[in-house]
Amino acid sequence: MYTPAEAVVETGFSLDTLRYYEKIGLLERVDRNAAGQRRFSEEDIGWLGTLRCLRETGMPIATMLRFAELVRAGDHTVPDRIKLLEEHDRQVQEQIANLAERQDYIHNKISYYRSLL
Amino acid sequence: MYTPAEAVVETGFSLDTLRYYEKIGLLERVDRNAAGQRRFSEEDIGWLGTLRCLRETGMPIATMLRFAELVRAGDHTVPDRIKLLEEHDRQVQEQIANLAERQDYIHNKISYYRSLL
DNA sequence: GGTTGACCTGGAGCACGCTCCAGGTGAAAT
DNA sequence: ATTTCACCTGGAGCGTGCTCCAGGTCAACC
Repeated sequence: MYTPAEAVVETGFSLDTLRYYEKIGLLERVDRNAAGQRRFSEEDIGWLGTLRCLRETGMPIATMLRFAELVRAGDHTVPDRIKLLEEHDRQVQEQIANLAERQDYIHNKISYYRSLL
Repeated sequence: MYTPAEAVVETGFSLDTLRYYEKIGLLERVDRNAAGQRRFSEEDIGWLGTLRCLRETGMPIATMLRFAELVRAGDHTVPDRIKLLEEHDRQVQEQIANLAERQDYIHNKISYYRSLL
């Protein structure tokens, strides 16, 4: 079990963000201690790792929410989850290709500027 | 000379965005015809290409604005422009590396899901 | 047993980057 | 000539994803 402060360290999300994710349903209702304070389970932390990965690769919250619902709905949604992740994977691939292409342009620009010196 | 509609096609920016960029000073005052309508020069279109590249690689507007000011300030700012672009290039590199790393995670996740079928 | 500090909730506010709107002027097509 | 269309300006509004705040409850350490 992780206190909120520990969960922040483990996941890299701010406490506000963790609360926000719970509020909108990205994270299922987190356990509370007697005083009503959150205690994040190992599973919560793992799931947050997945969320982090999807988020950092540019998946919109709305799509993550669909994914979260699939996960909650049970094993019969595994094919849908695969489809969703494969589609996302394609978009990540595109992002990488796009960045690499633009980076070339930047390199050329830098070279050109260097040639002026 | 390009009409607004042509500039939209050439640059991929919406007309509203072109106006916005001019308003905030990313784009220097664009020429107008007698009726006050914009006529984008070849140079404008080229500069917008540069802006597009920077924007698509995640440079914030504020930084693009600094770059625009350096360009306007004249040739003596070339070293500063190089520094700015090199710093940005590092950030693009990081983005690519980060995406590639996360993509591995996604691939593993997909493989795992496939193993369940 | 008092102070400090972590945490709670509901809801407002914010930063960014556009995007849209009202009200109007010229220009282009029939 | 008239309808239609592209475009103008200034300013308001919006979607996304948090982030902050007020007002309060426990807990933990001296």
